Amino acid sequence: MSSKRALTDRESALPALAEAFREHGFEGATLAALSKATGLGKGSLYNFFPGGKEEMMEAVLENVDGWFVNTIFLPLEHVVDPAAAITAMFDDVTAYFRSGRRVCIVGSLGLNSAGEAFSVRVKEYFVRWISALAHCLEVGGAPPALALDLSEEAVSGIQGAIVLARALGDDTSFQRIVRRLQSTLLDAISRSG
Amino acid sequence: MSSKRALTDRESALPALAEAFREHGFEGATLAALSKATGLGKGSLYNFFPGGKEEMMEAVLENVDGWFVNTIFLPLEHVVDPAAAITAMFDDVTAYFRSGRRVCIVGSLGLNSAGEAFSVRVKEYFVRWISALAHCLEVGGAPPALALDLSEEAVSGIQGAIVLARALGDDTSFQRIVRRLQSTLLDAISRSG
DNA sequence: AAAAGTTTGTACCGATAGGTACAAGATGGG
DNA sequence: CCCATCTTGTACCTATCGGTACAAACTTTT
Repeated sequence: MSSKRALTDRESALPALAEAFREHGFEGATLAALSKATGLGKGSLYNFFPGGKEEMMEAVLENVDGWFVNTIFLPLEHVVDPAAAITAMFDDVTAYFRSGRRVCIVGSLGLNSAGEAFSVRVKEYFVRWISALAHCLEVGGAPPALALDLSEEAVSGIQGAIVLARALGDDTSFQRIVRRLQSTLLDAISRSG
Repeated sequence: MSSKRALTDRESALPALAEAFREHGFEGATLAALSKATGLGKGSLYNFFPGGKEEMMEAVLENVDGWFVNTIFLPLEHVVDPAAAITAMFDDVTAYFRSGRRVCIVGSLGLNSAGEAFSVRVKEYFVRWISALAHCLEVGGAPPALALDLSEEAVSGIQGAIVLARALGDDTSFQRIVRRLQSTLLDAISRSG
């Protein structure tokens, strides 16, 4: 009953939608831009996303969140080797954000009033990231209070590095900042573990 | 010939314009919103800013830049007491960004394509902030390479703290992060000076 | 290959976007 | 007090916005 397969389906349009939202922001991403980015006509977009732009963004956020849960959060939450997990996290994040050339769609949504409709999801994304990382540091032997502080600093620092790298048009600043954040975290666990 | 004084002039409309641009972003700030924020009709706005939204944003950026130059950059560049200057910088910045509730209009412009028209100004803002802070750290005795790295980290960290505080709807995270950045910088100069 | 269902382009909708025109009102110099 | 200048609200313009309607084209099932 449900196994209809089309040339394109909803899921496979999400990466292109995400890229368009990242590049133009929620308000700035016009239906024309979304149509061009996905290669789908308006009719198709509204067929897959009857709720319009808002449903598209919701789906994109769910998709992005899924990626982070699987690639970043779960490994931190079920960590066995904290140092390796932290290194992997920074590697994955650096690749994902293309060394800061690629905007964090979740972070940028929180900045202006257009993103208020998604504020719960935005908040939960950061809360989970920070607490997953803090858990990992605790497993590595860091005291809970320090672990939480350092996690907050690292997640926040990554967002800042994206802002700065975009502003300067320079990947290397992202890489320097992220490398230092990584060292700080590794220091905290090697000092206690 | 020039000393005509009106009920309102261009300059005094800038804070309200800035606030509207911060809240809605460049694309999201409609003329209706800008008109409401300033209390000026469309006619007045286009009288003061014939170039439309773009000229308004340009004027806002110049205004913001002026504030940062006077309050933040110049004191760092002509520093005599590095520790005091750094403390003052963090105090002023925390007040200016309202502990992260207020978005950095320069940083947010760099994030989406709407801000490309202002990319030179955005870049120069961050370059000057970082180099002014690095100079201050060097005066405090920090080695040049370290001074530059730490400055980059601090400026980037402030931007990240804004993103995180907005996303979490929580000022305290901003304050914790900024306090730690401040300690890091003060450590670097007390260790060498 | 006909039927049933999906996907898609096109045309269209009202609303609103940014911007212009301009006459009426306010202001200050002489 | 009057005139030149500046300021302002209103009306209006075109383009485009997000969204809808729907018939044509395409898949898939049978």
